[in-house]
Amino acid sequence: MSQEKIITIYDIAEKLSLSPSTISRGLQNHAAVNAVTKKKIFDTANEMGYRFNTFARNLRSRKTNTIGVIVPRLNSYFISAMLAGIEKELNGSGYNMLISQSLELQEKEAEYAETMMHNRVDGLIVALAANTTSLDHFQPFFKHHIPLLFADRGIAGNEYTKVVIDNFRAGYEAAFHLAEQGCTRIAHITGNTIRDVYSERRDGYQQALKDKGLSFDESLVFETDLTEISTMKVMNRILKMEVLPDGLFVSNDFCAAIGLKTLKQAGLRIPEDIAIVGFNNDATSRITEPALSTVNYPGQEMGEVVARRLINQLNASNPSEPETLVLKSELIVRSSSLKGGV
Amino acid sequence: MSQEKIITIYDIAEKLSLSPSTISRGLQNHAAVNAVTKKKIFDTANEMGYRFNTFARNLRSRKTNTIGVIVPRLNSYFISAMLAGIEKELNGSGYNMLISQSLELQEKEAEYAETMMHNRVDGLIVALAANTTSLDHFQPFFKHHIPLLFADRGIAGNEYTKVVIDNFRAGYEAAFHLAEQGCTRIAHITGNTIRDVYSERRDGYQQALKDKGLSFDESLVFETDLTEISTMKVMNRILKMEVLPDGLFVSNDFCAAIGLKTLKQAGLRIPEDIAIVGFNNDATSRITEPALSTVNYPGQEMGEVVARRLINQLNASNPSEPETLVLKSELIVRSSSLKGGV
DNA sequence: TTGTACGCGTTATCAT
DNA sequence: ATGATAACGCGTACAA
Repeated sequence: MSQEKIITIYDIAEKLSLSPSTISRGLQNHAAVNAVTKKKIFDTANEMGYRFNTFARNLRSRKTNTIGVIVPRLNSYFISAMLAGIEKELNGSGYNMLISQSLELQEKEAEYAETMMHNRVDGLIVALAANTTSLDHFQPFFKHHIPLLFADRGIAGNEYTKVVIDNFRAGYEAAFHLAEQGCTRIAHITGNTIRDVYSERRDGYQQALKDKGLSFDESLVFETDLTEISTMKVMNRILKMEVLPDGLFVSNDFCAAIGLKTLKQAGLRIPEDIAIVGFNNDATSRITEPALSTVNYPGQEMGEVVARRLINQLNASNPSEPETLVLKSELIVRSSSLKGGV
Repeated sequence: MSQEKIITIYDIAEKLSLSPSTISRGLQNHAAVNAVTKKKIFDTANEMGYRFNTFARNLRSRKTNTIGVIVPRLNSYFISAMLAGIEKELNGSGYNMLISQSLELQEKEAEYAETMMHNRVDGLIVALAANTTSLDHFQPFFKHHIPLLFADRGIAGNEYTKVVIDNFRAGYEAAFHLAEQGCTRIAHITGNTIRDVYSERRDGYQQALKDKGLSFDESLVFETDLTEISTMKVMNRILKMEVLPDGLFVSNDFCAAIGLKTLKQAGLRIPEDIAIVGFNNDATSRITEPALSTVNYPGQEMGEVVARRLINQLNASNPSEPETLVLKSELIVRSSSLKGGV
C-alpha cells in the first residue's frame, strides 16, 4: 500500500518467467497467445497493480488516440451541448478529449493550437474565437496532415471541413417571419460579424427585409459581444428612439430574453408592440413570458456529427476531401413573435 | 509541403553538427548552453518544422502535465462554469485538461477513471455521478498516490480533499427565508439524495422548518432527477393537492423556473400564493418573472479553487493532508419569494 | 506459441 | 559548454 512501485510488463514477465513481448501481446488480447497464458497474464497484472503506459504506446505507435478541442468558451449553453455531443462520440470510439477555451481571443487560440500540436493530438476540432481572422496558427496541422475540422464557427469557403447550419437561411427565416407578422421596423442584435455565423444571419435578415419590401435601416443593426451588459445598453438606445422598432431579431436566446424582459419592464407589450425572435433554442427560451420564438440550433448533434466525421477521416485509408456538412435548423415560433394578425 | 517528415532533435543535431543532448538542452533554455548556439538551435528547429514530442518527454520524466476531469455532464450551466474555472487555472499553469462526462452513471465514471489512469494523469478532479455509492473505481489513484480532489460533489467525511459549499446552511437559509416570509407549507424539490449536495440541502430545509416551528410533511419533499419533465410531473402532483403549498424550494434554478412558469399558468400568483426559491444563481434566474430568489453558487470560483489546490498539491514536496474547502454561498432574495409582509 | 532485439524521441547522468 | 550513453515502457519484425 505505502509506496507503490510502478509495474511494467517486464515485472510481470519476470514473475511469470515469460518474455515481455508475450506479456505485451497477452495484454492486447493478441490471437497468437495461449488462452491459459493470457489468463495468467491478466491475473498477475491485476494482482501486481499493473497499469499500462499510454505514453510508451503512443511513442511507439505514433498515435495518441486523443482529439484536441478548442472552443471560444466553456460556459455557454450551446458550446457545452456541442461538447457533450463530441465527448459522446469520441469516448464511444476510444478517443480522449483534450479541451481548451480561447476566451474568444485569437492569441489564446494560437497558443492552445501549439499545445495541442505538442500533445500530438490525432485530430483537432475548432470553433473559432470571435476575433480570429487568420488561420496561420493552424498551419502546422495542415503541414503535418493532421485533420482539422471546424464546428459551427469556421471560415468562409470550401477549403476546410466544417459542420454548420445555414445561418443565412436561419436569419432570413427569422426576419421574414417577423415581417409576415406585420413588423416593418425590425431591429437586429448580432455578435462579432468577423465570424460568418453572425454576418450570415445578418445578411439573411437583410435579404428578408428586401424581399418583403422593407427598407433596411443601418441604425437598427447592433453589433455587440452578446453579453448581458451590452444587451442592456442596446435596449437603452432602442428605448430612446423616436420611432421604436416593432420587431427584434437577436442572435442569441439569452440576450433575447434579457431584451424581452427589459422591454416589458419599460411598459412595452410583447409581441404586440415589439415581436421578438431569438436564436439557439436554449432552455432559456422556454422560460421567458411570453415564450421566445427562436431558431433551433442542434448543438449536441453538431458535436456528434463533427466528431464522427473526424473519426471516419482518421480511419479512412485515403485522404478525404474538404466538405461542408450543413445541419438542419428551423424556426420555432412561440408567443413572443405571434401577433394576432397574419 | 507534401509529405512532411517528422523532425526530431537528432535531425537538428545532425544539421548543426551538434549532439542531441545539446539540442535538447538548448530547446529547454538550459543555462549551460552558449547563447549563440541556442539561437542557432531555435532557428534551425523552426526552419525544419520541428515540434517536440510530449510523449517521449512524459515517458522519460514520468510526468504528463495533464489533469483528468470527470463530471456528471458537460451541458449544465453550473458544470460548465466550473470547467471554465478549472481550465483557466490549469492552462495558466501549463497543465492540460482531459475531460469526460459520466452521464451521472457510476459505471461510466469507473470506466473513465481507468482511462485517466492509463493516460497517466498527474491528478484527477471529480464531481461524482448521481448514483455513485462506492469509490472502489478510484482505488488505483489512492494506491499510486495520485491526487484525487472532489469538486462540489464529493463524499461525506474528511478522508478526501474537496471543494464545496455549505449545502446544509444554504438549504437552511432558503427554507428559513421562505418561512420568514410567512410560508407555512413549504415544498421541496431535490435531486438524488445519494449525493450529499442534495441530502444536505434537504436536511437544512428540514432543520429550518423545525426551528421555525413548522411541521415537516414528508409528502412535500420530491426527490427527482431534476429534469424538465420530472419537474412538470411534480408540478402536476402539487397542483392536485387539496391544500396547496405556499412555498417552494427547488434545488436547481432551471427546474425552479419551469415550476414558476407552470404554477403561474395554472393561475397561481408568485410569490403571493406560492413563494419560490431556486438554487445556483443561473442566468435563468434573472430571466423569470418575477425574478427568482436563489442561492448563489460560485461555479467558476469552485473550479479555480479546486484546480489551484491540486496544482499546489502537485508542487508540494511533502504529501498534503485531506482538506475540505468551503466556499461562500449566499441567498439572493429577488421577487419570487418576497411577500409584502414582515 | 513464445522469445530476441531494436526503435519510438526525449532527458539524466556521467564524462570530457 | 558540449558529447556519449543509457533509460523511460511498450510494440513489432523476425527468428525460433
